[in-house]
Amino acid sequence: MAGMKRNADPEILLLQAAADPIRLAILRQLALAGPVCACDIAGGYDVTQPTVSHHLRVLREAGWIAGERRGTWIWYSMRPEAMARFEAIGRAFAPLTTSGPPRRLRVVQPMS
Amino acid sequence: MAGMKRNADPEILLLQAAADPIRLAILRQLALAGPVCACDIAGGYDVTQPTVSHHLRVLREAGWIAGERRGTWIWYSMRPEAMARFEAIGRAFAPLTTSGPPRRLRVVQPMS
DNA sequence: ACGTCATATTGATACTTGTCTAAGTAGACA
DNA sequence: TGTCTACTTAGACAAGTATCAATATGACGT
Repeated sequence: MAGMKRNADPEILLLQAAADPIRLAILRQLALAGPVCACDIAGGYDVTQPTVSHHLRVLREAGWIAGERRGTWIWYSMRPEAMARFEAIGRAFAPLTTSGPPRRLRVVQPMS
Repeated sequence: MAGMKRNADPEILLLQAAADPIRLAILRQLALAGPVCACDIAGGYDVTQPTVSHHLRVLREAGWIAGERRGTWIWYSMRPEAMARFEAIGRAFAPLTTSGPPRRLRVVQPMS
């Protein structure tokens, strides 16, 4: 029973998919540039094409992106629902500090 | 050179720390209940106490939480900067559609 | 049908991570 | 000095994952 990741939870899937340097960069590229051809994604990183393809699959299965085949190549784009889900997680972290009436925080210093 | 995670990036560290079921639950527990004794965290999950201690260390090193020793036991609390950094990542995903300070959204609905 | 281009899948390998048990550290109190 | 209690650290193991080279698939043009 070691090394279990049991990521059936869609939220964990979403966070884990974003928690990789290349995948986070791909997400930002898509957020900035709208639908992007997979060839333009694969060319921009220091890994081979199959590796980028693997990362795109992880992002797709997590719900982050969608791919639409157009002729020979495939256009990937971000799914707004995923962004909304991500932001909902962040909002839930700070139920007291986010948008709303001014509320007092208690700040604690880090250990060592 | 396979399996490299090279998480020198603080943002990746932050996301990776949150991308685990137990750690996400701990973060939510801290967000809801304010400073919590480590013993009250360890009791709530189906893993051994050293495992929870390991997760707390990951969260601490990612900047998510801070622990303050008080006598025999240690009180953990969320660090607001971490929540802000997390939300900044989400906001960057959707530079036009996100919430935040009073900002008129580009909405598809007709105005009333 | 054939060749080429764009992308996905397979199989292998090395690194990473979540978990445990067992042992170590540190404070409180007698 | 002890002995509690609350946590951390060390070492080991299994499952996960990021990567590559090689191969497959799928669409277009000839």
